[in-house]
Amino acid sequence: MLHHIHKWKPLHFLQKFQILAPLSSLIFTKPSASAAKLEDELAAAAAIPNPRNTVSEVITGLGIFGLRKFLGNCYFRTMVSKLNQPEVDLIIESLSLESSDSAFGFFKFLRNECGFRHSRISEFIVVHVLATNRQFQELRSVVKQMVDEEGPGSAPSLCELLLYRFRDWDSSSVVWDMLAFAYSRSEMVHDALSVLAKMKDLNLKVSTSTYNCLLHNLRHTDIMWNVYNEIKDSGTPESDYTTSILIDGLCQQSSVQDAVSFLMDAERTETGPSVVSFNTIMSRFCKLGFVDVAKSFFCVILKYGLVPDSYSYNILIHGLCVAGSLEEALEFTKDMERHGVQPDTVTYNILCKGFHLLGLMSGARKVIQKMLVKGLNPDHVTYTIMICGHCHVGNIDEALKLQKEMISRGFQLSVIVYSVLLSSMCKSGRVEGALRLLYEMEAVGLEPDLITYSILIHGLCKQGDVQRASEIYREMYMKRIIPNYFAHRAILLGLREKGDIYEARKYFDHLTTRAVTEDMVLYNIMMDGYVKLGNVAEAIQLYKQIIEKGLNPSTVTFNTLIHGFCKTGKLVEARRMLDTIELHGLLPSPVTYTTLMNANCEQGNINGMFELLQEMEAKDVEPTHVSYTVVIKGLCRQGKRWDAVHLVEEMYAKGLSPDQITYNTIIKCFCKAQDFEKAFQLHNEMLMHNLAPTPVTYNLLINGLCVYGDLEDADRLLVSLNDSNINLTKVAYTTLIKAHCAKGDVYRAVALFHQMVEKGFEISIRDYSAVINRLCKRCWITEAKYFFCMMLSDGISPDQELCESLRSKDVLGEDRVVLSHRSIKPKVNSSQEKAYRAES
DNA sequence: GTAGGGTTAG
Repeated sequence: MLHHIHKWKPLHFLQKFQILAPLSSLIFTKPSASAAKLEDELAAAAAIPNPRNTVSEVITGLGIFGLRKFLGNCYFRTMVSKLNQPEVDLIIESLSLESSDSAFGFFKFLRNECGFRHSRISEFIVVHVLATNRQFQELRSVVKQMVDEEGPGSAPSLCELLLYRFRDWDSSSVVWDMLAFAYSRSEMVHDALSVLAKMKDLNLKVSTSTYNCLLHNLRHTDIMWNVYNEIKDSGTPESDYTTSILIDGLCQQSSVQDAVSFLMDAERTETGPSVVSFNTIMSRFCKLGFVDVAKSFFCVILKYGLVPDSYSYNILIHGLCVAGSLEEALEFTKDMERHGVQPDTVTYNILCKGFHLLGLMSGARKVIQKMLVKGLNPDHVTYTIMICGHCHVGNIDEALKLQKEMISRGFQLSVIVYSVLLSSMCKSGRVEGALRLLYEMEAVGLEPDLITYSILIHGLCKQGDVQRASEIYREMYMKRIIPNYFAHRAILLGLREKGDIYEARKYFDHLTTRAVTEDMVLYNIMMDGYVKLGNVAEAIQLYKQIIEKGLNPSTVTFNTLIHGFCKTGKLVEARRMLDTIELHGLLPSPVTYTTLMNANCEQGNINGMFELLQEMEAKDVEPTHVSYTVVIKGLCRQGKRWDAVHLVEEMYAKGLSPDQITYNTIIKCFCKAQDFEKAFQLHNEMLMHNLAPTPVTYNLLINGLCVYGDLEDADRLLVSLNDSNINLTKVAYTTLIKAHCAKGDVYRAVALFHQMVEKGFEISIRDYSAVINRLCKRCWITEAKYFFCMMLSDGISPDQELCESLRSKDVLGEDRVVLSHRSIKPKVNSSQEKAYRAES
């Protein structure tokens, strides 16, 4: 009944429907009628039986904008929400004859504001209208959405629809071409090819850009050449991109040499090689790590009398940055400007990454400054680089700040950036924050993927929170994201970290006996668990199981066993294991040698340690910073502290970064040698290299001053550390307290003890007995008694050793009263303080 | 359709 509705004139059309007559008269005669009045009219209209047809007819007759103008979105939406797909198809078709704007406008309104799901017919109508009007951007977006929704394998049905419903429509060839392009763009190559086949049957022209896009997707395969032949046969003009894609394809399928000859084969084209083709070649060489070759091609561009464009410069700048030649990259950027090519956002992003790769985040910030001065704004790539850079150096708070800024500027973050943030939060133990980020990403409509979940599961497990890890595990399972070996490993690790070796073994047996996995890492985690508990026998049992099952152990498997043997002092067996590694066709790793070297060092066999170092170097196993730290420890044991210092310099020269343990080792040695000047200088060197000294560093310095230096200096150090809000552990206090007890300033000891308690450290019997034993040893009975009372009032009972110590000085004998008055907490009053001072 | 980002393990 509604066929050819579009031919009807609005007024005529409305008059046919009695019930809507008052409304139509309002619309046409009183444009300023009140909204309330219209609302009543509309309610009446909506109340009629089967109002849908009526409404659709009214809309069609009036034209969408006429009606929408009078009724406003709200009422309009009520009306159109009653429409079904065939009705909408009709309306859109009729509107398309009236004006393309109104058809597309109505289409968008329904889709975006009413959440209406259009039929493919409506979409194709709109697509044809847009094609006729040459609104290519909109055209592309509608076709893309359609193709993405339909998914792979949908081309035949869409082609059929086009063929039978839209055969004689204007712009049909543009629509077909766009369909092929969209399939190609969305990497549905087979669909794109099947559209092209139909187009060939219909004798429709394929555009160069569609061919190029397809070529690009097929550049890894032979089919690329079929498409290229088709381009030539059909007489479709080639563009610079066509050649450059072929060159890129040749690089991957064949060789760079073939690609170069193809490029240089200027006979092929009238214009000769293009800058675009040269850019492609340069990019390839850079990716292969041959920046120098890329540079020489840059010269060839100039030789040909061609002008390098921003791509040419950016490709080379990027190549240089990745190769670590930041300075040359910066120099080349200046060249770029000198030649009148302005560095763009991409250029600055590349430089940012160059700085970030060298760990120079301050440099990266300066690049952004410069970018802003030039009037260029950081884009989502800039933010991503900076966020990842900050995460990489462990500066998560800065990364989070940038993430907020990114959101506030309307940039969408990718799942990967969230994963980077999550991963670095987990690594620094901020799993709670990581979970918050997970909820946040879900709230902004990003779907966490397998990797995101695996990172979280690993983070939670590492903390021993297997419970919550399992919840996440279930959550991902519900979303049909199937956990892989990463999650299995993480959970096994979690159970082990929780200290529940039986539970871990149960899970391990469950995974390995079901034969779902032959993942050696699971064996390694399990074996390492046993070794850590000192149960080397069980680790060996598992190793036997590996061999019996015919599985292939990895170097880590052997390293774990070696570690076990070393730990139990069985260096001969450990050494034998090193040889077994090679029998299995594996190579020992730096960890293998470092473990053995460390064991030799611990046993005082420094020569053995050096022999291993030589063997390691002879076998081209590169020592790591840990290997060097072990050697430094060995040198320190021999008192060769200056050799140790030189070794640190050597590490820097080799590009190895000493860590806190390296410095702590060497600082300890200088303290022992009473060279505090050098010890503190090493501490400053740490700061210079952005290495935050650990509480151990400060404990070493304090202990050094206490034992080998000036106790007052140690006191002053503690005060200044506290003033600077530097994180200290209980050890810093107990060290000083013990020193004061031993050297007689019991008043200082008491004060420090109280300070330690105030800081909220949990005080153990060991801390009390350390103090009391020392006081007893020096016969400061009153003071020993004082601490003893404090301990009792703290609810701590003495152990046997402490009782003996007290009894030997007869402290217990006269103080049975105190034992029965545990709740009385002793207070130090000023007269007592004076007494302590007088005595000391 | 030639340039820039980027996540998980023992």
